[in-house]
Amino acid sequence: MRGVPKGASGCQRNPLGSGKERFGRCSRLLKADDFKTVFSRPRKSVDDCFTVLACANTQKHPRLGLAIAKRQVRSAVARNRIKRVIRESFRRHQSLLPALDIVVLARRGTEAKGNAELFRSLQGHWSRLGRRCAG
RNA sequence: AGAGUCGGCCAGGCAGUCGCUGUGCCGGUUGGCAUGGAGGAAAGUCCGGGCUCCACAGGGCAAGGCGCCAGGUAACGCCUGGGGGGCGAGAGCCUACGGAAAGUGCCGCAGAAAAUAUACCGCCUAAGCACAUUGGUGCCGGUAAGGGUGAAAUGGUGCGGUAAGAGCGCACCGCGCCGGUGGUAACACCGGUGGCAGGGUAAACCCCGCCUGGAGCAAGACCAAGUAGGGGAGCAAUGCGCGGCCCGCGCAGCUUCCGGGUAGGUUGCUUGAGGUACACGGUGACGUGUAUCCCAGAUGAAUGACUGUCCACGACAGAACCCGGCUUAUCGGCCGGCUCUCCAC
Repeated sequence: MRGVPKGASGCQRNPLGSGKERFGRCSRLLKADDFKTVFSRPRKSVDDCFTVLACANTQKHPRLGLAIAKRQVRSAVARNRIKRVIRESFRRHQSLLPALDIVVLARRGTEAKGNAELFRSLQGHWSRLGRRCAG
């Protein structure tokens, strides 16, 4: 384990292999380069809660990255809440998604929304991206 | 019982399902099991330290902070106890609380005058001069008691004194000085004595005393792999750095010789001025001893989501090297000390 990056240990495996809804390190975007590629040629899905960017990756499974800016969401508690909701929703729905790298950005109004509303919004984003990127 | 005041504590609970992450054990791997997983402010970054690197040869000038006394502490601008002053009926609360006869500045409006004093309305006419000569009138003057202005007007009250007045004199209070007593001290009390010296402002400059190197975990250390970074010697001038400036010192530049570094990862990274219990010392902050416990350590960043249920219907708010404080935000609830008022006995 010495000298080997933490995230590289299990990333060859498919996180859906066990059939459970897991969300380990290899289901996340870890490097700045990963984010750059998504930002450079994204497919967008926007509503008044989130802006969701996605592009196809070389893995066998989707990966998630979060970009909740301090500018958009001032309170640290609110930022944590939004991130947790996004991860939870991704975890639940990742089996339905193709092999995409996804970046979720917060919008100015995100802080005011309740958890249920955020979950509803995210569900819409997942199905939209799934349909668009599959074909 | 009500009102108030001070101090301390808690920060939704329980159950189920699905997750994230640290550690330990098992396992060939996927993984499994066990166990730990935000706060009283984690916040603001306002002080003080530890830790790390740089500068550590010092000097001068600046700059900043602090400011009743004693203690506590690693240290502090913090805390505790005490003193002075102010507020409150009281418990209690507030206090930037050294120096204004070292110097400089400022003091709006009003007011005569805001500081080497001065005289608006007033008061007086004793002494001197002139006129009249019966009281008187004017000049030369005296005075600051009274009025008025102001936040503030050259001690306060009373008696004497006087032409009217004035620390001019006296008593008490205040102020300064001296001595004594108590107290570690700040200071308090008592006695004597002096004479009216002197406005306020030092979170205005300033003076006095004390304190202060610079940067910060993206500090710094280590590891693996390619493209020119490091060390030694010589050289004139320029730039940069050592918090600022002047010395002073160092580095960069050019020539020459010798050997190897930044993007990623590991570490620093949580055992500590540590918590809990008891005993002892101390008015207290706190200290000492013994026993016992290990109590977040992420790094695109964990500590959660959903459902059910109960109630008082859940505020402010999220660790990022670590501690000690301060300040600010906060739905509500609980406990205790003390004070005042009312009722009953």
